[in-house]
Amino acid sequence: MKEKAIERLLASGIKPSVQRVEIMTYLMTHFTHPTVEEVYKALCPTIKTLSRTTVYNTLRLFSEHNAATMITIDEHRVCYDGDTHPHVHFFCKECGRVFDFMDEPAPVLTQKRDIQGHLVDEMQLYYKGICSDCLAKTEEQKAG
Amino acid sequence: MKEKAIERLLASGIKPSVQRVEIMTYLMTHFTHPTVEEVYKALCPTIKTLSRTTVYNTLRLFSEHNAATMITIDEHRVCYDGDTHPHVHFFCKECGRVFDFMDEPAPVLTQKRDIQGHLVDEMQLYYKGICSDCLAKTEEQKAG
DNA sequence: ATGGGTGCAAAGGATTTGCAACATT
DNA sequence: AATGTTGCAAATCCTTTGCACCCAT
Repeated sequence: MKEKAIERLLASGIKPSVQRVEIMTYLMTHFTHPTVEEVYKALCPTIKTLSRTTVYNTLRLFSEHNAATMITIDEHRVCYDGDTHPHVHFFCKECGRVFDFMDEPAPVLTQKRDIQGHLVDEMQLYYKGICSDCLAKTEEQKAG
Repeated sequence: MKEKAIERLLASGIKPSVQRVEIMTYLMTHFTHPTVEEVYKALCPTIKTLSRTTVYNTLRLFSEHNAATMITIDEHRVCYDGDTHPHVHFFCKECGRVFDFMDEPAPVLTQKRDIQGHLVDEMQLYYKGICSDCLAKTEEQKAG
């Protein structure tokens, strides 16, 4: 897996340091849309000297180089997605989790577009609502 | 204008206090996607006792009642849109401004949808890139 | 008088900054 | 040696919370 992570970094024009490879590997094996904090906590055991600053810098670097997608769907926290294929993100307003909707039609941008003189290089479609788990909990409360 | 703001609040099931009417009026006359801070600063002269807390509470209340749209396109700050008709938002990564793209196809949700057991009640399409002004500035720098 | 609305001050969190230490070429 | 990378601590900024006051019903 690390080889693939290194490949992807190089393909995106990013120098593969130890920290960057670990963080990219994490993103490529966890499709949970982790926050900075989650990545940090998960990799601390692996890289004992890891700092939050590095995770912040690295994830930002990835998104700037389109090696990962920065998701701002949650008003409280930014999270990241290692799957750069276009797909819809669903945000649960109750529990704050982010889900992928792979079957929903997602906007695709094959190349940068000029719209009214503005240069568009990224498109994101967000759905929001209540996830099935939280719906079930609400039902339980009514029943109980 | 205030009459229309009051109408809209009542239609959304919100009690029209002095502060709420002023904030809604501001949203209905300024299509700049203001942040909490911008609304606060703009209305301080009008309502001398206005507090940031009230602006936070009020804008949140509006978005919960679909009287305004909360936009999380900018990683740094939440902003609000008084125009609740579906339209695409464009975010300039350089200057942070948010523009409306009225002619782009936007997702429309006429009623809540069930997707894989999740309840979807809101859809937002975000475009990101560099706005025309910032593009021009970059050109200037190259030329100069 | 009662309930909701407002506003202050303080707390809480997420993110950034400055700078020194470090690794790698 | 030179350049870019990392990490700590502090600073900053946005947002929420708790509580008291106030207004309107």
